[in-house]
Formats: sequence, structure tokens, C-alpha cells
Amino acid sequence: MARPREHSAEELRELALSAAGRLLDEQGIEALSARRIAAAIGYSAATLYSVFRNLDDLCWHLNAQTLGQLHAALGAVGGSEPRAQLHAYAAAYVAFARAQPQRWSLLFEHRTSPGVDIPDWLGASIERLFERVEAPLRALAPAASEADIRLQARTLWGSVHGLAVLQQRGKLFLSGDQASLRMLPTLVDQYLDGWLSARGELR
Amino acid sequence: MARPREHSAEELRELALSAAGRLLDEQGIEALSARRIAAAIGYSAATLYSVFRNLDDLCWHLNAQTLGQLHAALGAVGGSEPRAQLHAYAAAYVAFARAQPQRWSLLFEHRTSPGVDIPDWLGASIERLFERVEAPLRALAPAASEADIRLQARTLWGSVHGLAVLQQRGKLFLSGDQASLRMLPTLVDQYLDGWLSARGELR
DNA sequence: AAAATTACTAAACAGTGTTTACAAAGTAAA
DNA sequence: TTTACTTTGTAAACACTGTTTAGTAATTTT
Repeated sequence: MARPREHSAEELRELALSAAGRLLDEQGIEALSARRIAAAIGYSAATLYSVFRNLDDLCWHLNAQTLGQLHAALGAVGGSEPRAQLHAYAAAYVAFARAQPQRWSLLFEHRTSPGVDIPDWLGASIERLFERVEAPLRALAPAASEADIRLQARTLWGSVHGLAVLQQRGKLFLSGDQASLRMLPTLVDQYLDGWLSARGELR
Repeated sequence: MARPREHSAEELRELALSAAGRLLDEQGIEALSARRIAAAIGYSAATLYSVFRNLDDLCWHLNAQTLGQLHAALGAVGGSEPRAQLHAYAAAYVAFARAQPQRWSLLFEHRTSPGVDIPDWLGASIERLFERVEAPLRALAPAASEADIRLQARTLWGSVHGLAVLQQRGKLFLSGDQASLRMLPTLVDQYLDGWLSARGELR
């Protein structure tokens, strides 16, 4: 009963997100402004506010996309043996951070206004990252309690994450360039060895 | 031979930094604007640019202060046995991140303009963090090569850093509140066990 | 044809970092 | 003492930012 939309709300969201993703990849976080995103899809900045609550909201949706890509990347690693699977996960995780530096840093450095919490669906998606790691851990130590598996998964993955963070901060922290490549298997192997030997399941 | 300064350049830097630190602690990163910092010390924003290259530069100096505090906190941990010392370092590191959330996140999340690298003196101060960890590691495995010690120190510290990062991102990543408290000794112990048992030096 | 409804935007507001032209204040020379 | 010089510090401008609002233009319904 009134002027029809140029694009549906869904389409608009999609357009804005893909334009924002392109801007992010090509020009970095600084380029993510309402006016620039809008201009890239031929709309005015104000229109974005009809499909996103604010720019933070748009960033969360961008982060959801990124998490999807990360899940896809992790899903693609072929795993025969559990330990090899964990190595592959860790390598894929760090490789993703290296290949998508802008998206990855938006994912973990995007500061929301104080008091505003991360949306639930995003937290749940992050939780799934940890769960991925739990399966191989269970296979490695079938007798371990679920609580221990959860703890081990989060500890191991958190520490892998730490290496990814330091890798991104790059030259400042690690002297050599391939340093993080050597660090990663060292971390995973030694951590698992320590865990399994304590459990008497090392072989 | 001209109008004397109200405060010397050194004093001004000092004043601005302490005002900025106060703003940061009390109102968060968002409050770190040139006009607000300047107003807090009774100057205009433009005056800040006579003692700092830009606001990024001011932030780096703030980060240098923070690193100083962090070094002090780590220096205060009494260490008898090497393994206990490493535990104490890790606990102090994570405790610092928890006690000074704003300063800590400015330290690691402060995005500099692309192409602008972190100043050398700041990188050197970060390097000293790693070196702190090397000493106990050397004591644990006197026969280990220097290269291995360096690798182990950076891997272990990087992973501790990862847990600190996830702790700060808080509720989203870890369900329980004291989860990171249990994760930390688990990580350190298992990592060391894995390393030492591979070297045949575990006892 | 008139009325109603919706899509979209221009413009405003309050803020940001940073630069620049300038006034004010003091010292040094005359 | 007056003039010249030098330096400090700032107001104001510029080009941005996120966000809101008032209003126009386009379309459908009556």
C-alpha cells in the first residue's frame, strides 16, 4: 500500500554485510563507517539503521559470517587419528587468523559499548569451537570425565588462541617469522603429553 | 627569552599521562579523547600535540607505563622452586589482566594506524616479559639448548596470554567464573610435564 | 483525484583527531 | 621605558564519525 522497497530488508542486510566485508578486507577496520558502507551499496547511511540496530550490530553480523567461515575451515580438516586431528585444528585456526587478519581481529577486538553484551547466538557459535576440540580429546582419553574434557578443551584451545593472537601482533612479540609455526605443534604435543602421561594413557 | 612555560615539556607529558590513565581506569577507552585529557589538566587539546606526536603516541606511552606496572607485579612474585615460580608468574599475569582490565586491553588491543609499527622501546619491553620466563625454564632443564628455552618460553607464555585474553572476554567463552583459575595451573603443569618428560628430566 | 502509507534521504547534532592562524605574555635590546 | 622579538597556548576550522529526525518523494488504496 505504499512505495515498494528497492530491495527487501533481507536483501539490504545481505548487501550491506557483503559491502562491509569487502571494505574490511581491502581497507581495514577504519574503513567500516556507516557512510562508506551505505555509499558502497548506493544507499544513504540512515538507511542502514532500518536493518541494523546500529553499527555495532552490523559488526556482530559480520562476525557471525566470520565465525561461519572459521567453522567451515575447521570442518574441512580431515582427521584420522585424534592427535593428528587436534594438530590440524590448531594449524587451521592459526592459518585462518593469518589469512583473514582483518576479519579475525574484528572478531576478537571489536569493543562493544560498555554494558552491552555479545548476543547469545554469537556466544553459542563460539562455544561450538570448543566443542569441536572435545571429540578428539575424548578419543584420546576415553576414561576421562566430561568435566575434565571440557576443562582440557578450553585450556588447550585458549592457549592455541593465545599463539594466534601473538602471531597477529607479529614482529613485536616473536623474532622469527615461522616461530609460531614451530610453537604450535610444540604446544599441542607437550600439552597432550602432559595430560595423558598424568592419566597414564600416553603411548 | 620569551614567555615561560606553565609546566616544562616533561611535566606536561607526565600530567597528561596521569590524567589519561585516570580517565582510562574510570571511564574506559572511549574516554581517551584529546579534548578530555587536555581539559583534565587545564590545557587545550592542541597543546597535547606539542608533547606527543599524536594520540596514538600518547597511548603508547600509557602502554609503557602499564608494562612497567606489569613488570613490577611480576618482579614481586617470590619464587623458590622454578616450577612454583612459573605458576606464580602465570597467576600474577592473569591477575594483572583481571585487576587492570582497561589498561591491559589498551596494551593489547590498541590498534595503530596500518603501516605504523609499534615503537622499538615498547617491543623491547615486551621481549623482557618472555625473558623472565626463560630463567625458571633453564633451571628446570639445564641441558636444554638456548634455542629450545626461547621456544618453550614463548610458547608457554603465549598460551598463558591466551587464557588471559579469553578470561577478559569473560562470560562468552567460559561458563564458570573461576574456570580460568583452574585452567591456568592445568596448562602450566601439563605443558611442563610434556616438555620435561620428553627430555627425560621429569621428576 | 485525494488520502494514506511507506522508503529513503538531507541535514542536524554532538562528538572525534589534527592543523593552523593568531593572541597573549614574557624577555631582550634600544 | 619603549620597542622588537620569541615562545606558549588556544580558538577555530576541517574533515571526519555514529545516530536521530524531519521531511520529500513514490506508490497504493480509497
